[in-house]
Amino acid sequence: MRFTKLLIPTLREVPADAEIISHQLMLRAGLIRKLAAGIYTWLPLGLRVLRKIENIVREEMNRAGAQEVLMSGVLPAELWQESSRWDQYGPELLRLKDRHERDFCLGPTHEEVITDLVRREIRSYKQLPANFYQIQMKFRDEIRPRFGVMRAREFLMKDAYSFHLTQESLTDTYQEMHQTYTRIFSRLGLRFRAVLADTGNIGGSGSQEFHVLAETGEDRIAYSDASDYAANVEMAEALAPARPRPAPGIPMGVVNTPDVHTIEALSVFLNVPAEQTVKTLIVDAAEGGVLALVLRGDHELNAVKAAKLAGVASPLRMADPAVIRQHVGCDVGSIGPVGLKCPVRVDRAAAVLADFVCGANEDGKHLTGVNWGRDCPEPLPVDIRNVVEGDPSPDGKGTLRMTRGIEVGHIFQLGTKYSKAMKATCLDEKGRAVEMIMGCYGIGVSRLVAAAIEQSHDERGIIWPEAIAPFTVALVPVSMQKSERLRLVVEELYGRLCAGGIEVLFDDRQERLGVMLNDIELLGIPHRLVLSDRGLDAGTVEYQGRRDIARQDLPLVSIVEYLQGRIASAPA
RNA sequence: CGGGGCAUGGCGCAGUCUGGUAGCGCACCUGCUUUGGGAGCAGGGUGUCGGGGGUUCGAAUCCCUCUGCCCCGACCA
Repeated sequence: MRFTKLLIPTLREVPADAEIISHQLMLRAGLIRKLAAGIYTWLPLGLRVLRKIENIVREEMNRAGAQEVLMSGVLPAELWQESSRWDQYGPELLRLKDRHERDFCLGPTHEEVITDLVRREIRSYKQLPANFYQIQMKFRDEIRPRFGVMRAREFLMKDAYSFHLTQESLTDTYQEMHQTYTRIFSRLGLRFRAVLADTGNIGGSGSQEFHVLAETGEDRIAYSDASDYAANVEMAEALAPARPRPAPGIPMGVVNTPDVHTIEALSVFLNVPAEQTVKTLIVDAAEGGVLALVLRGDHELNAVKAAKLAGVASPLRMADPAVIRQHVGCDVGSIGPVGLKCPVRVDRAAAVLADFVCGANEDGKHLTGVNWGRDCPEPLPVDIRNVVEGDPSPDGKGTLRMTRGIEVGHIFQLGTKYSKAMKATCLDEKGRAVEMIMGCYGIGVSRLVAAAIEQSHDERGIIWPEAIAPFTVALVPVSMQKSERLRLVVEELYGRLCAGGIEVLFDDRQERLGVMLNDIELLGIPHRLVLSDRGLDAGTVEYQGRRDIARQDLPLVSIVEYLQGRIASAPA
């Protein structure tokens, strides 16, 4: 297409309210414009990217045997009341009334609608398994939309829902979706990882998130350097240390530690490594009172794990300082496991320490040479800390590394939560009505655009993976308006490229070269051809890939074939 | 929802404290020159200073109020 026929409003300056790089670049490259908080208009170039992603998703879902449907964005309240989510979902569900004062909501997800469809239309086990998907705009009234389309209120999502007679069938489809997602993200040209996810309160046996790896990602991911184990840091199990606890070596002693309230200060003050200290956190117990959690000094409490411990209030709440003083007799910063009257839970790593340092439960004092069993009760080791880089991988293979990711996909074994609530049954071989077992599978299509940019850009702009670039080749003539000869050649080449099935953006603007080159780089077009009178004299055209450092002059006559070869051989 | 901040031309901002009739850069339009990395000169247009109310001879500026937006915390594709 011709540049002058498209609205591509590039910006030189960074818009003031764009915080992260993908948001800035999407605005600067003219992909999107904001309409309201968390709501965006997709301009021609941005829409081309969105459509490319959508098509790859569609192809792979179809290949996996899923059927495409399209459900309404406006949903009647009755269905949501049936699943109890009308009351459970909270303000994120945007509710509205029609002219008859009937309640509706904007669909943030479509379990209810698809379950309603299936219970009406599917009668027999012979129609199962079935997997329905749609690519459609969702609306979630996020508390705080930010980062452009990364966390928008309205966003494009591929959501799929599968129905099964048996758990085995669900497992099969779940695994097929896992493979399908792997194919999709590979084809999109992204570096990604499937990670174990918290199934949350929805329950269900299996759930994995797909994350695009990027330093700017919001989620911390731990992965093994020797296997494909990966998990959210919140989810990753910290294994018990393999080495046994050493025998006590020194007697317990009291030291004065005025104004020492942190592990860091303690470590410096007593000149002991943080790994040889222990910190004690007092949290609210489930049924009144408090409970102590003990961690190695250099470790961080994992609130998700801790909240799951029996006796601990969920969600986790740190005890009020006044309550701590009442139970322990000192301030936060001087607490220790020796002589505590409340129940104590000890992290696995803290439980194998000997001769450690901890608070004395008296302001301004700490204990040294403390040992479990001798100075305080033998601990019951639990896993309540975040894993750290270098921990052994929970699957027993390799050690953990850390990275950051952007969640772009989620696959989930739902079970019968919705089919039970909404009485979605079908008849089995014996003519009995059974609740169908469900799975659901989401991909954040619009978020993928931002994620791809977060993962792939430089100081000049976006660097699109070829599969989702709005155009594959940019055609840039130097002062075409001055040279009729050049204009004719460029027009002819433009025709040849299009005829060769290449998506080409022809920069026919009457701009200086520098302006055109800067824009093309900002837009992130993978391949660029510059044509000039000078090159014409030599029969060459200048080629440069978006990631290339150097330009090269190539014969004009064979340039289309050259590009076709180059595009075909590019990593998918 | 709590805490902080912003709202002045298409974009980025100054002007607000100390009231006197709106300005800079970029962009845009016209002409000439220029043309291998965001050109130069000349000319031009662009604003209900977020809305409403008040104080005042006079309000972008002071006061009240409403709205929108951004940033920091708990959720999610």
